Amino acid sequence: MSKNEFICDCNIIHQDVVDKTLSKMLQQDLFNKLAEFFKIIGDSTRTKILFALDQNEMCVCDIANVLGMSKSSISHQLAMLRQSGIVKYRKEGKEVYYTLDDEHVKQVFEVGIEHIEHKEKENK
Amino acid sequence: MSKNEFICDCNIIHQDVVDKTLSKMLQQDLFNKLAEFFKIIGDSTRTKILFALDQNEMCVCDIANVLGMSKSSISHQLAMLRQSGIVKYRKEGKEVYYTLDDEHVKQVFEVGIEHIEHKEKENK
DNA sequence: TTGACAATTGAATAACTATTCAACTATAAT
DNA sequence: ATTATAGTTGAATAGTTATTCAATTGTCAA
Repeated sequence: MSKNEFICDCNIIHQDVVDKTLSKMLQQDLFNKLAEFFKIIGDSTRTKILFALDQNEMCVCDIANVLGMSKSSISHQLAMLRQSGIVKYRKEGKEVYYTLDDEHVKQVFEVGIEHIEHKEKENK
Repeated sequence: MSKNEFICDCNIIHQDVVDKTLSKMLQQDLFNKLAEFFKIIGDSTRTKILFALDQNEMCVCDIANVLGMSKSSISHQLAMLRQSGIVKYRKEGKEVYYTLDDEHVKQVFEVGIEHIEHKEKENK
């Protein structure tokens, strides 16, 4: 019984490549956080909210109107974005104003848009 | 009955901000594709696969061994990455070798890691 | 203090998705 | 030909998640 049967259901074909790659892999925890971050932006409602907030500080009703969605739905998503530290807010009377709290989101968007435009050119 | 009742369940509070933001919003379709792209990388299994492929060209068994997962599971995820044009492959005998097919993934990862490291510093 | 409205919240539902399992194809070696 | 292995695939399952609905909180104005 080889060592690998404990780990996965197939043999290592290139031991050197596997070892070399394993030595370069990051910590499990970092992959989880990285994936978590992308999952947050990986939803079109949240993508739109973030894009909108990149243009202007806005209250929940304004965002709901821009996206054509319910306040509740937007509020749930904003809670998610708050928790992951991507947006921040300030209260002013009855209203709550949201802004981007992360300079990286913009950069990530830019690369993402480049990717899409590049793929669209390829398919012509 | 205001125009907005058709669209969402609340009033526009700042008409100017809403109009200005609406005029800058991208096409629905682009938001969908953008979110789709991030959703693909927004899974720790796929993140690991992509990170591994960024180090070396690898066959399915090797990837399965590096991640400690089943061939089938990896193969399903690779199919997804293939479909979205993020990886490409070549056949050689019984084996199928995968490589990254997108120079943007690396860039996106880098910004993502920066984001996480930045957030971790904040929480100290 | 009462009514109106902004926003949040929890529960429920419906849709989606990652992994497993079993069956299958294709290639190579005996 | 037969056997073994690499890889793919479809169906099933279990877990997750976005939106809706209803109820609630907090603030302002009358």
